[in-house]
Amino acid sequence: MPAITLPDGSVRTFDGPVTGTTVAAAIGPGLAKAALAMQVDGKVRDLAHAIEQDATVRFITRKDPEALELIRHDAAHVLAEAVQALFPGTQVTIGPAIENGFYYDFARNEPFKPEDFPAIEQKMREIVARNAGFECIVTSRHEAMELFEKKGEKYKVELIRDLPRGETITLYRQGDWVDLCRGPHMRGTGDVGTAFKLMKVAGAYWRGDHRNAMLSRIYGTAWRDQKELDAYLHQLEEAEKRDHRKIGKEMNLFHLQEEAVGSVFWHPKGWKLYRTVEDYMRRRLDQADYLEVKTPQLVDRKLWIESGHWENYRPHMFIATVEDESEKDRVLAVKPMNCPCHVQIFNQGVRSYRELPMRLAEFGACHRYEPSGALHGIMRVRAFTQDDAHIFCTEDQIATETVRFVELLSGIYRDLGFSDFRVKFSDRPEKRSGSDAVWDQAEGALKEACRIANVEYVLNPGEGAFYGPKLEFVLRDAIGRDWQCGTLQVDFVLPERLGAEYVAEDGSRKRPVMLHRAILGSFERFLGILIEQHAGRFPLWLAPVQVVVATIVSDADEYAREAVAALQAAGIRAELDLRNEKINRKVVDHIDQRVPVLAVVGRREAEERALVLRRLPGREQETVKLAEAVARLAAEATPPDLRVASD
RNA sequence: GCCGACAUAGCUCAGCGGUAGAGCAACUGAUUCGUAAUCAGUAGGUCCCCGGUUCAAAUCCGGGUGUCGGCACCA
Repeated sequence: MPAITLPDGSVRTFDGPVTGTTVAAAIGPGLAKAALAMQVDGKVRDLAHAIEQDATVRFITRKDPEALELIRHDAAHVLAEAVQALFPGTQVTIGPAIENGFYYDFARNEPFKPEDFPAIEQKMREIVARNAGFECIVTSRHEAMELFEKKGEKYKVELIRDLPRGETITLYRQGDWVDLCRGPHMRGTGDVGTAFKLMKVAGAYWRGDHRNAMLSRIYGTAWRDQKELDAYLHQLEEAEKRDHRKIGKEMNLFHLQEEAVGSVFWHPKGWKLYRTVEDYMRRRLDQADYLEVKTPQLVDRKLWIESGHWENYRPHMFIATVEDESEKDRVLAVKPMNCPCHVQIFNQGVRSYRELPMRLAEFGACHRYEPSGALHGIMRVRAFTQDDAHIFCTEDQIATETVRFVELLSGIYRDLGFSDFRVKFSDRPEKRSGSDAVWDQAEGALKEACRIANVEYVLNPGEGAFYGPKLEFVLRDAIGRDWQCGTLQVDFVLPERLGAEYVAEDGSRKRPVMLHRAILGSFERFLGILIEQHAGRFPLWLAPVQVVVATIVSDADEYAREAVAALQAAGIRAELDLRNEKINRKVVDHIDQRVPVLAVVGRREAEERALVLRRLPGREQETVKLAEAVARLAAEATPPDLRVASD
């Protein structure tokens, strides 16, 4: 006699086990028609699922957030059926719903091509139109193995074999097509609707392991209706427009070329942007009691052997040698990190506990041989500069330093236009240095510090550095990809390996703890994200060109020169546009170049010693006396850390 | 690194066996104009590289390199 509690609090009782379909029908024909699935005591279930005991039930209709995931998961099944119908001999593997869509991985000798999409989509539409019901079949391990064995589906057989003993094995049937699946599903393939689209093909390793076979993955997107699909596709187009690679070219900020793969050629305007951020960071670090240092690019492998990098990362390091016979045994590595060098500075002389925490900072240029497939614009490169620092401190100081760091990082992110970021906590990886006891200590200290600093994180198991656990501060790019920028890593291992010590209060020698930390991460990556975040339209203080003074007639040239000089004298990055073009044209060009402020001068302004200011790409304009314009723009162009509080 | 796609003028792209094209940018000239592209003219190319097929290759085939999308990697 199950009693079903509905979201409005009402309770309905039934004589025996009931399916969601029956309950929905009992509530009303509207709901019976709209219900796609249900949530029983918080778990999403098929409508055909029998409820045997008292439960709280909520029906899921197309409007509910859960519907999207169901649509996408069902779409993956429809895709798989379509592919097997069109390409006999293709084996199915897995096909989950993901953010914005779904994918399905197939095993086939010949990978799929985008040209195959129209036919597959057509077949999918047929399957949706046929609207076969999803039927859940509970089966035994043995039967399931036999079924897929007979079909020649060796991946499915492997999946079943690896399912934990005692797990219920369910199959879902849609017409004649059957897949191993945990569910839940909607009523039938018709519920998928037609607002789906196949997006791209990609290779993907079976079970995500590069030692396994490469499968052919088809990605698709699916939505509740055409309008949502169109909106999503439009959003993708918009995102493409803010791609840093595109904007970098359009604004002439940087370029990349074959002769220096993975290294950025910064152009004057791009370098101005870089320098503006670097200067800002340097001031923030000074204020936060960091000591800036500079360490060598080329360091003997001896040091990397001691630090453990040689053992763990040698294939990723660039090696430099010279031809001179007397140097033939010397192998230098281009530094992939700064930490061992910073320890060398710490190790000079005898350190006292009074010097701790000692925060050594460096804008350190590092090189890493990244796999070719990993390279991405300026966000993933082989030559990059970290805003790196190592805090040498006592164990007791970890918490306070973490709090200080998180505060510094949040303030800087806010100034640069990021109020939103996510934090991941990565704990011990398989390949690591240091004993378990040391790792327990390091992870414990970092967790405790997070608690005190009030940092909410998601756990990222097994992803720590080889020398310690880390916090990762993650920002999202225009295309929706996440990038690690800031990081804080607790390290008990390197100080030990490199023999760092200080004299404690009681005169004994102790090991400091090392906190590796970066805020931007690498300038290259961060600037890439910064470009995308602002779509190239930077706040005035960051813009590489802040103001362009543009003339209407050549009679105003001389005054325009004077105006630019006055702006530049006030520290404003101003340029002059005296081209023999109409003002309309100049407006368009500077909008294209994402110049924040256009100052127009004609005869009138020259006479009145004024500027007509226009905020691009806006249309509003305002006439301001030259002296006042300079003062106002200079104030606005002041980096946030140098502004005097006006209120 | 793996799977797939792509590489033509400074940029965006067309051409896909038969003398390399367009728009924009550049340059020259005219025009001096009041806020979202003034007009006319000129110049500009080892069609990514190396091989092969062919009477003939930007185009077809093979091999490199790079870029892009994923996967794997990311100290």
